[in-house]
Amino acid sequence: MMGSKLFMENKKILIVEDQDDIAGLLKLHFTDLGAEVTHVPDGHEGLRLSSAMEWDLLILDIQLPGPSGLEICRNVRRNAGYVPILLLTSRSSELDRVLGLDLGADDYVTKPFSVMELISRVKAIFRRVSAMQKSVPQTASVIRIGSLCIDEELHQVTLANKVIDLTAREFDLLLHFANQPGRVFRRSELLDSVWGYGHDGYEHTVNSHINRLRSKIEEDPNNPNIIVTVWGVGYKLDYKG
Amino acid sequence: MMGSKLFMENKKILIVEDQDDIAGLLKLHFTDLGAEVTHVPDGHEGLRLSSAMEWDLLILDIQLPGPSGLEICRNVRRNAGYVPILLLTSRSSELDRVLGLDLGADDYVTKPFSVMELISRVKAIFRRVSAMQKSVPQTASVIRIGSLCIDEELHQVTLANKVIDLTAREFDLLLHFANQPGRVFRRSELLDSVWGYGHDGYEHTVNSHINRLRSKIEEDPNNPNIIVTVWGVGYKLDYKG
DNA sequence: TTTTGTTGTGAGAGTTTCGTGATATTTAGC
DNA sequence: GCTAAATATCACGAAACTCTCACAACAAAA
Repeated sequence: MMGSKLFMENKKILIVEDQDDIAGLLKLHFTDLGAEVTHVPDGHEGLRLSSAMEWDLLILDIQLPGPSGLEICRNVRRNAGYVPILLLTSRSSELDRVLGLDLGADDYVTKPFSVMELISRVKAIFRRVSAMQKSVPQTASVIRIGSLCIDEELHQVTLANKVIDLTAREFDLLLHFANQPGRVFRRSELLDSVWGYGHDGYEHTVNSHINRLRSKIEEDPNNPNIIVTVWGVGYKLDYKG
Repeated sequence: MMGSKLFMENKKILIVEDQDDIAGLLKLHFTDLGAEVTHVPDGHEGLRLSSAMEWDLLILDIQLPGPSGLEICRNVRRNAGYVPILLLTSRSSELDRVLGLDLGADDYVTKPFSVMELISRVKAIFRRVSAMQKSVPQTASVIRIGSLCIDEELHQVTLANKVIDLTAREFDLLLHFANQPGRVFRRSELLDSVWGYGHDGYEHTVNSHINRLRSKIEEDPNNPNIIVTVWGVGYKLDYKG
């Protein structure tokens, strides 16, 4: 349990939500946790404010009068630096659309939600952000390499906007490559990093997984374009786009 | 331009190793790269010296007379600040490996190793350390000599911005030259350093590889401009730019 | 329980690289 | 020039490495 509410202290949060009851509820709770909350009820104001100031978190309803939450999200991602974004959706059918569009929101919550749940999601986002800022390697929640798109939280990979179904290992493996694109990893390194350094197993196990991974993500698995073999060394993710 | 042996300049290295031939080999090479090397052949001395002075790197054999390399490692990690530690072992025992990494060693090399490989590992450790200390900026693992560009992490060589496709041996060979540009290596040295000190084979094997390497990187392989023959001695990398 | 899916390993085919011998060419010293 | 030694070149079989596929062990879901 995170005993303190320090994680929310002085965070600047923008809520764009047209239903006043929901907005009020959120404002109440986040203010209570020490945040500075601003609320606007429509897309025009949301769009303007989201880029007019620096925010620690945006909470955007998708259905809004004026520009939708999705448009605000897209705009922010295109023009601003990284800002955590949490989307609110009414139906789960909407959620599907959001996932398909892959706008790079940090999380999604479907109404109706419990405030507890929403707060824990926000907490998770802040945790990730601060971890991200402290650690060295590039770690956005969504990694894009060419038409390949890896969402770490959603544990989902899309290629040319089509969702690719990967197993846990395959996902971890791909993610590991994507975290340092271009860098060559020898099989032993992969066993250490992806399987865990205490793991004992054969190096050629890696081959099999690479093989399976390729059959799912490569256009022509016989001429890999994404995960490339470096003879006598290992594999790397090729990132020419 | 980064005279690439700078990374080792004035580093204080302690080698604790009971096999004199190996210790000698390491001392020779690291001294050559500009480091100050101290060698002790047993665990007692190693334990004493490791905490008596400040070191930039400890190279510890696991099997030693007296306290083992693992014990020294444990002791250093418990009592001293952070010091990079690299372990050597004869067996490829998984147990030692895991133990070593658990104790906080930075890397691990199994005998017999090629000096090339070991130096690469050390370089990687130093790179990690300096990246850690400077927080964000990732130091590149790139050696540039004229229009030749060798990226160790990507395992990629470019010449005049064109990617050159080298085999693993060719890459190691070129890298070895590039680590000490201008210095002449006799064939026996190259066999020791690139192929591994335990390797037995014909010296003229080196010729073949040089030949193949030249055909890939030289503009006119008949008049080599990069890897130059030193008659009666060996080869060197010429770096006039 | 059965069913389904994932994962590690085995074995053989396929591919690339390596080391070597044979031979040609160059160099240094005469 | 001539010779002997050193180096360059090249082709080939062996060795090393990678790919592919199938299967059994195992775990998760129905």
